[in-house]
Amino acid sequence: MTIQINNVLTRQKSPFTPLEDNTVRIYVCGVTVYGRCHVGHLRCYLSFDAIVRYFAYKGYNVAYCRNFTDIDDKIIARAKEIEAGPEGEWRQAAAYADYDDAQWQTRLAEDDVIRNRAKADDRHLAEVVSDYFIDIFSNDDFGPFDLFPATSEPRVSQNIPEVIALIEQIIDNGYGYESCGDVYFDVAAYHEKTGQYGKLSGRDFKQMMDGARVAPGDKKRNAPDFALWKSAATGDPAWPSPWGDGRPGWHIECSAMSHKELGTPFDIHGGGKDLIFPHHENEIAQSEAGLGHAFCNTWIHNGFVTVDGVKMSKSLGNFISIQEALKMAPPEVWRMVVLGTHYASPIDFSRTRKETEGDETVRGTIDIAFDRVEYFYETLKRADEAVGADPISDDATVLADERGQAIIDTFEKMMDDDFNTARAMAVIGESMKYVNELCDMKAKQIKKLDGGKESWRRTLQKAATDLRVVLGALNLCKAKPEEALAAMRDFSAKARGIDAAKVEQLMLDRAEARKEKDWARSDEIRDALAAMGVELRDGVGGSDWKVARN
RNA sequence: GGCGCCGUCGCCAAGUGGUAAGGCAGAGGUCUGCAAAACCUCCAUCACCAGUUCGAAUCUGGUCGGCGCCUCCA
Repeated sequence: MTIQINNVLTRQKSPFTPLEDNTVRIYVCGVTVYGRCHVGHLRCYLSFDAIVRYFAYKGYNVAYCRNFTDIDDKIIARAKEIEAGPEGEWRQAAAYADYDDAQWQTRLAEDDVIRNRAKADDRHLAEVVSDYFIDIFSNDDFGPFDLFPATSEPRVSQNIPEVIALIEQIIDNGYGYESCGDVYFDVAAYHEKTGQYGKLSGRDFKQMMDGARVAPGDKKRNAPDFALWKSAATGDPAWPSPWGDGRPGWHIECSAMSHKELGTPFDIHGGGKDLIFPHHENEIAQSEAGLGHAFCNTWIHNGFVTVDGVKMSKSLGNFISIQEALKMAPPEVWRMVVLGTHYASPIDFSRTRKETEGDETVRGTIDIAFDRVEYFYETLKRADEAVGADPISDDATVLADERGQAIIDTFEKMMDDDFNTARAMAVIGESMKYVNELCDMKAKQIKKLDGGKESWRRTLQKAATDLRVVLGALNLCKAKPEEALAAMRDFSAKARGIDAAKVEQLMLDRAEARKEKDWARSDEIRDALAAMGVELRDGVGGSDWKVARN
């Protein structure tokens, strides 16, 4: 089956065919590195990670380019704040109004590090700012998530000649003009010639022209025009160009770097929904104006992470940083959170809470996903144990049940339909249920099965193997179940301050009591453990414990 | 104001013309010393109104409500 993708550009779901052989060339707009990443960025990277991994799973070669925008007004602004120091007036800005002491402490410590590095290496502060946050991005923030490796991670600062060359082409083709050291894209000229401006975002060019006026003193001809090159103010990072010292405008870097890294036209361009306008609209316009041919075939955009229904963003200050996120749940759980929703839909972030009316507890997205990952691992563990190490007789067949036989086919069917990871997770869950059903069977029931115990084992073996294939395709549940479960228990125990040694001791006491059928004592210990937040599971091979989630 | 998206069971969330996936919570059951876990069963006609159609959650128009973009933004 071919993959169907909902293309934002055509507003249609259509079959995907690569432009070149068996290679998928995909570009995802990366971050502007002026600060730490939040869960919204995480969602973006994990959503596209699933998409890219699925292409690889289907046998495509993947050329995956993820850029860093490391030249930008915000980076310069941050550099200026650092330069002004902790007593600077910038601290009064509205953006910092909600900062608490801890946030200030982190922020100022970070500023110190950057300031000292710049001094030691004699580099421009802005340059050190972006370096610093690229490092944070790659190691602290996304290191733990084991993302599919990008084929290239270009940075604007290392592609200035390409940027300048593209701007020159745009000017040569009559779609750009210089104005007092700046260069602007002439949207009107472009639209008159091609009628293409607004095709991605569905905006009407005429209305855009009517709707906005050029402010007096503005260097642009028309309001929709945007900067390709910005002349440098004193002290700003700057590069020489035919129009004087300056830096690339926003948008142009993605055009230049995608063209260089992937070639144009390429297959897929992605990013957050908020980039559709103006970023991606402008990217298409300037690319096609400069290159003289199509830029990219398929455009896909991920939905936002919202908090209480409102978009999570740096400017609103309602974001959860990735560092905070990692304290709430391990990386794999976050992956589960993201995969539980279709990439284009919003994910409303919520934590377990008590309903205001009544005392009912509503479980949050994170906790539910945590349990789900545990359930998957527990099921795989049961299946492994049931199959055992002994060889299975050759004539054993897989039992006739779709849930066991069609795991891979069903998974692919779901994923082929616009990467519907939510449905994929649902069918995986159904198969997990089936595995548990088989594992729950008594010897007598197993004997009655068509093919008896050997078929039962064969079926479980196949199901476990296939489940690992499809989960692995999305980079889930790759660890050994026992290890993953132990790590998750440790994580929860630590978060709740549970003393594992003490729990183990109480478990031993209880085992003793149970042996003597002292149920009162046994239950007493269970209650004590419950009060600590520990849940017991008595099994045939002894008791186990886990941290209660609520 | 312009453009766009959304409104599906108490909560989360799939589903773009063929008669409502899945998860959480809840109820009942199997199992268990009792529990827990696991499994089984039950639990919605899709904001509202009017159309198109043999047939609509899915298409059209309108109403109400929410959100996003239009300035930086994953």
